[in-house]
Amino acid sequence: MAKSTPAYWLLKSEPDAFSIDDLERRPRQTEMWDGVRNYQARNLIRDAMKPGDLAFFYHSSCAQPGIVGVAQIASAGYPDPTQFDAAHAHYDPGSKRDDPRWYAIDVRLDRKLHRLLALDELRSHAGTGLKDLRLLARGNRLSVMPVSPQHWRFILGLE
DNA sequence: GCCAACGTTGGC
DNA sequence: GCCAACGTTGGC
Repeated sequence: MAKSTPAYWLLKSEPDAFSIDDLERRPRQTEMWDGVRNYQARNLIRDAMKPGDLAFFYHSSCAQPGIVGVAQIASAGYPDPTQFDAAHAHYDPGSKRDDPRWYAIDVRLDRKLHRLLALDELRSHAGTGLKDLRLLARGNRLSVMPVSPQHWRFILGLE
């Protein structure tokens, strides 16, 4: 088998709940990415993400939405333990241990960007270098989404 | 706080 | 299987 090339992703997080600085302060700068409760995003975590993949860390629902850092996918997908925890906000009584509905992955900080790549700035390239970037699609609400290698390079070039 | 977009739920 | 109601997301 040929070694597979890394894939690229974008992960949204509300900084009030979990920010890039929170990730930086974690032991080994690594954190479980849990609480995803959307089937499209679940499928990506469970079936497509792999260790060594890279992801933009995006701050959403905040004063300055945009990309703030790069993270590395640090595990394969595994059943999200919070779905089985009745005391947890993300508890899902419909999920069974022998057939888990939701998945998590581990994420490790690669680096913070030197500056915020604001949503506004990304959007200003929507007609050119960032055409068809999922993040910029109308009504986009996915919290985990793929980024093409071309878009990945273009965005890093903005920094 | 508002509201558009969109996923999920549940009655039929 | 349809679709209205409802809940959530996320920018503004």
